[in-house]
Amino acid sequence: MGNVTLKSVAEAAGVSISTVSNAYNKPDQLSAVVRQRVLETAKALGYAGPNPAARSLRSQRARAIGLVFTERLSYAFSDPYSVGMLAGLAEVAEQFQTGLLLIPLMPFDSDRPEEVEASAEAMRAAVIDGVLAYCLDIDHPAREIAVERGLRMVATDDKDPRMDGLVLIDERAAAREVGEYIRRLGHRRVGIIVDSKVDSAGVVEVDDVQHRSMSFSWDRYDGFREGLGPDVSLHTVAPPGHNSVEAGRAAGAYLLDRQDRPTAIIAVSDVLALGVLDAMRQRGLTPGRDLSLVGFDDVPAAADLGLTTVRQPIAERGRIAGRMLLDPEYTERRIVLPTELVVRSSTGPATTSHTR
Amino acid sequence: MGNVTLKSVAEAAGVSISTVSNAYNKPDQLSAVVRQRVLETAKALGYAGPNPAARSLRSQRARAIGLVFTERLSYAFSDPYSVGMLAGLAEVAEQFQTGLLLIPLMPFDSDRPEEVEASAEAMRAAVIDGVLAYCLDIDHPAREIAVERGLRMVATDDKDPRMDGLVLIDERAAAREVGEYIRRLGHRRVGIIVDSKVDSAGVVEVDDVQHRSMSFSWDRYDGFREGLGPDVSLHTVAPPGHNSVEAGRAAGAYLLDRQDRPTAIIAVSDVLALGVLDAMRQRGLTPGRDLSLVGFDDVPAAADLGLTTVRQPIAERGRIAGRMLLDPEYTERRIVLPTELVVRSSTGPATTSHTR
DNA sequence: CACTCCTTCTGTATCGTTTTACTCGAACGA
DNA sequence: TCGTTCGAGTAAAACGATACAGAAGGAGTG
Repeated sequence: MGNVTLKSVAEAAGVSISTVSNAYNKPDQLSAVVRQRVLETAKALGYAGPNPAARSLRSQRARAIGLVFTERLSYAFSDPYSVGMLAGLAEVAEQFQTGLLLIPLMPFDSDRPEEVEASAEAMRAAVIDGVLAYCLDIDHPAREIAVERGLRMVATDDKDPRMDGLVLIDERAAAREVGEYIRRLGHRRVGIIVDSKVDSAGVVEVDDVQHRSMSFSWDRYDGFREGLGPDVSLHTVAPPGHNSVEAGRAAGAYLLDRQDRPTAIIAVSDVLALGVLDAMRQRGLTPGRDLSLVGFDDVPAAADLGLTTVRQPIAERGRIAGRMLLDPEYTERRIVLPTELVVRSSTGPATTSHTR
Repeated sequence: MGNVTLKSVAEAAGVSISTVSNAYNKPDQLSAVVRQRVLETAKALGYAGPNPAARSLRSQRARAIGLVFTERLSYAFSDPYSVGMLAGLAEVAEQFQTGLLLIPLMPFDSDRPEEVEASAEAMRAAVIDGVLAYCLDIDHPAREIAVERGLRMVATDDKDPRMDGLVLIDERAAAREVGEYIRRLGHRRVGIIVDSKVDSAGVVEVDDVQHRSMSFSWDRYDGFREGLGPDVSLHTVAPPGHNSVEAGRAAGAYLLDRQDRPTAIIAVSDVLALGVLDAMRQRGLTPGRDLSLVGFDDVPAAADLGLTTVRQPIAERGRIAGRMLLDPEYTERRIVLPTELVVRSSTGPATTSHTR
């Protein structure tokens, strides 16, 4: 059944193989009447169009790009930031008639290196023209494989010089603005919640050195500190597990239940901040009055819940990444997108009641 | 650079092409020492492993399955139900070293048929062995194309006989249980929120006929009615837009603000119910006391927020679908998974205060 | 010693396209 | 009338692998 090929159609229609091929790919290369006949014969034979694998082989184009991430799929897609960026990417992919191949990999920091290697093989087997390394550990073997394969590679979350394209924001400057804002509000005891990717039993306190080695949001963290200035007492924690509301809730609970509760909390992502918001609600604390809270990203839920945050063009990040991968006319190789501090009701001035 | 092939490696290593191929695919067909030598030569030449497209062409296997859905990507992935099922599928796909290709299509009910056709072409171009039609309109041309291509096709949301596999739940029985439960609690004025997929300006009231033609959750709706019995006054509404918290909020607001507010609301999905929960919170209504609310699916957030709902094995649905597509030893072609009514705090007895 | 059986490796056909260069007649301009 | 150009179609060579049958050589067996 499935073995109807260009050849069978050609024979049935009484034309050459090339002509049938052209009927599909280059309609202007043959007369309308012949094309019509070819297409009808094809339909009659149940020909489903040129075999994609053969086409890829011959034309050296896969018409698909890979989407690699070292997260469980369920985590990756519960994150509204990821989903937003993906949506932007998908938009461009559709324009270019290009598929999106999910390539979930094991995270590098696993204690089973051979399994990581094995998972990286997915990068070898994928029929793709390029990859968006949307959340890929810097040392992951899959990177090396992509390079070996000569795949075009674009990243939105790191600065690996091997990348053929980078879509960034000025993390540091954006974070600095947050720090300055919180400082200006008078807060002098501030909690920071970072995304550690460490699988510990509970919330861990991190000092600079630890943090530098384990977190990928280092720039952001640095920016916060810079903006807050030297005389603010800082308390940085990392929740167990991944970037999620749940993790944010845990970290929030931890900070809120300390005896020297901070007067402001900054989270490296909105998703984490959403969790803190939850923890506050459980404790009857009003955001902006009892405690100031800032997130990062401006995901849709942030607006709904009045979360002060840094807006970044999430979908646009995906769109540009897609263009870098697919549009030959798009030659820019490093884009830094603008951000904007969006002040909502979750932040407010530090009051005297704070200094109990 | 990229044109290192099996042949070049074979020449460099002084063996035949077949041997190099075997070194990658059938390690037991050649001696360890030769294999070692071949692999080293390959690495030295920068050979990235067998070209996936060529391999697919020759072996007639793509090592990838398609994931088709007629939703915007961002909608599809904001839905925790989808994400859960996808996670299950991804698990199996990983076991079988198989990629997951996203194939977003335009919904069929669009008023631009030629664009729908064009989007369906993605189904032709995809290098895949099979598809999971996870949310695909029954009349969509992409179905026809999949059949033409002879692709193995599995569905989790419809009963199309053309499918090679179906993973279902007994929608009707599960919904009936919900209806009976609500009835038993004494509720006699009930609102139902269905997912209409219709793009109207606001919430629309639907009668049976309309609903039957536009919604895909017909079985579920029928079950609710059946369980509720004939003497319950029903009020069915469909929010604009897709299955989302936002839509649920709108529908909830609509029902809550009627003068004859129902004493119980049933939503065809948890996501919609979550929106209703929000609408209730805004109005200071306590779930389970002021109004009873039931969802469907038992997504993670349902447990957090105490939502009474129908539990179905979401990830398992994906896993089984994956096995149907990939595991030749799995011969079952139609699976009906069990469901369970999970009673939480969002439901309670109808009180006299309800009959104002 | 002749026979079969393994193990290990090789040669060749084939998968289904796209691409490149080429043929062939008709139309065209001078 | 004679090139020349043009449109429409064709032939054959890739593209880079895998499958399958078979060959060479040594080991086991009666």
